[in-house]
Amino acid sequence: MRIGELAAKAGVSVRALRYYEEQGLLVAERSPSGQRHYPDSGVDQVLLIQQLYAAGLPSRSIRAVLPCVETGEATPELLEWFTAERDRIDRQMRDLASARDRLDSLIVGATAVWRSGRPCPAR
Amino acid sequence: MRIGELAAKAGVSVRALRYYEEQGLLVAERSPSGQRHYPDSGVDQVLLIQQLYAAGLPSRSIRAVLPCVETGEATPELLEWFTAERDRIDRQMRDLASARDRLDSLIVGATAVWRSGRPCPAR
DNA sequence: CTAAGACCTGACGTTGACGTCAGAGGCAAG
DNA sequence: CTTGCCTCTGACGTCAACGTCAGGTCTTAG
Repeated sequence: MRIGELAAKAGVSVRALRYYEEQGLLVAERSPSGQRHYPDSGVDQVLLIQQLYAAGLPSRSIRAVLPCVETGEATPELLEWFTAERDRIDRQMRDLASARDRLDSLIVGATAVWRSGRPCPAR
Repeated sequence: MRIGELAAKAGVSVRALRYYEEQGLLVAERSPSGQRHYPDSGVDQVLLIQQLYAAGLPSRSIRAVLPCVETGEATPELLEWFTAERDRIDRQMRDLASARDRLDSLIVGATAVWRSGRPCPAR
């Protein structure tokens, strides 16, 4: 399939796909005229890339992770790197959880105040 | 206390504090010569700001949240906003969790391969 | 008094993941 | 064969949270 179709199926922009290729995250066959062609598996690959981006991994880390996801292998240095990234994600999840709890208690508290008969909460 | 001391106590840069003020997140008294002076409670305020930034909230959202954290009140529109932000954080936590699990299984798998007698994993 | 820091404003630089635009070429339908 | 959409490369724009630098002021220890 061509780049537009892949973009639509994976829910990303055409620009993003070209950027992924530029970053070495996604390879594409080229037609004689230079147009990119992707296999069906490209959709899952892009979804994986998106998932890793969503986790806050920079392109360089994703570039390191991707081949290992395919082969299931890694060098000890890479393992150390991945472990560090995983720990970073763990910390970020804790940060998110505490911020979420703070927002949550704010919401619950304000809703309680609001339902207790106050005309309309202060601005 | 002055800005350098607050920066040290809160673990952020002086530049960051001036930026927070610029964004309306942090107020400071001014000495006649124009220097900023903060109360002791400034430390906790900065830590809270940092926590919200760490959760991915942009300055505008933080600016909306901060007064409500103090008063415990909020308008219905703000509540809707906060709920949306909380849901976004929830989604982000799920994204992080799935990416972490993927990294984790990669780590576990690669470590198993590595310990099963392979000379040194492929690069 | 003076020198060393700390502080001020204002402004430009940085980074990452794209958005957007320009100008040119490719491809299937009619 | 042309029309209209898709694609190409290359390059500049964006946005947020600061970093960094310049040039000047303030404060405080000696």
